[in-house]
Amino acid sequence: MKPDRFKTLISEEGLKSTRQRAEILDIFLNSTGHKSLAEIHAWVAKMDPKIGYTTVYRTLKLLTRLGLAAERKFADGETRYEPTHEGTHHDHLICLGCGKIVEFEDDGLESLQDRIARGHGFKIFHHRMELYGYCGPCAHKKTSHRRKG
Amino acid sequence: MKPDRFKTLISEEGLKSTRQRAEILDIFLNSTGHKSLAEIHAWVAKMDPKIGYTTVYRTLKLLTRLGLAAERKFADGETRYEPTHEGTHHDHLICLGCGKIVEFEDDGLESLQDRIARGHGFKIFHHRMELYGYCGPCAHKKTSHRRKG
DNA sequence: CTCTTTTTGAAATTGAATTTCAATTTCATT
DNA sequence: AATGAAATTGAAATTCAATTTCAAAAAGAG
Ligand SMILES: [Mn+2]
Ligand SMILES: [Mn+2]
Ligand SMILES: [Zn+2]
Ligand SMILES: [Zn+2]
Repeated sequence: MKPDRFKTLISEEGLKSTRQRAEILDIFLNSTGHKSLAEIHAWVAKMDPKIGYTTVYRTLKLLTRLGLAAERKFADGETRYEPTHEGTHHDHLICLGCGKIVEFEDDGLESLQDRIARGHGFKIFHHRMELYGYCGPCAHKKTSHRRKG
Repeated sequence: MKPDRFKTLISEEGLKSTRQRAEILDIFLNSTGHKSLAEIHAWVAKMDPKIGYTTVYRTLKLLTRLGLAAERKFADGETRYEPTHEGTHHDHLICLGCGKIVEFEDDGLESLQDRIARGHGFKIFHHRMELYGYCGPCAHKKTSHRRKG
């Protein structure tokens, strides 16, 4: 995201454009993955050690409100954030062995969810769907260990 | 569950059969819904005010390990427990208006999840799937309020 | 009953999430 | 550029569920 677009967005919200917000936004939007606040703060602090954890916390909340970040709570309980990509949506496959997270999109799944919800008279706004298991390599390791003993 | 069956189960685990465990089990298994520890403790304390929160906590963890309880973490963050029913599985529809939780089972959904996971080389052990939206009555209330202003 | 082990429950601890508040910064206005 | 109200920052404090600690009580094997 261009600095100007960010300033506009911030200003439209009646907020002020600060160095901290710009830095956090820049680092966060250019990152990938699902990071905890501690991880994001560590990254940000590398660039600018003066930026406090609290500011990172508040800025990520802000970005979530603006639709630029998505807050995720997987089974480990710690809140994680990932940058969003306009109008897209995905769910997650999570490896219980190595922690790898694979993203997937499945229109059939989405429409099936809608159908189920409608069947119960619900109108759905969002959902949470995570599949926990073992990725190829981890499943393989588990199997070979079992054979040996 | 019969008291004898419980004693057997407990004994097989090398654990001791206590009044507290029996009471908590009895109350919990005869309840329905998705209760927080505080709620379960409140119920248990009505029968026997001497039973401590910690014991309820530990007993619910135990029941979860034995497969008699399921631990759920919905969006509000607080851990909830529900009694399980042998070999069944269900997911949840949650109303953002009134908090109502509706359970559903959908074989098509389950097999679709497996198919998606296989497609990414994963072997799934469990999943989490919650649909958040508005139930019939709540959706209706929202609409009529909007019309009025 | 006796002894050893487990369990209990109150209190303490943990750790992430959130709030507080004084100092600092932004920015609209002069 | 200076002013000043309002927003922001960041360290510290607080919150609150989850978990651990530990001394006293209870279970149950022998
Ligand atoms: Mn993702
Ligand atoms: Mn349920
Ligand atoms: Zn793996
Ligand atoms: Zn409702």
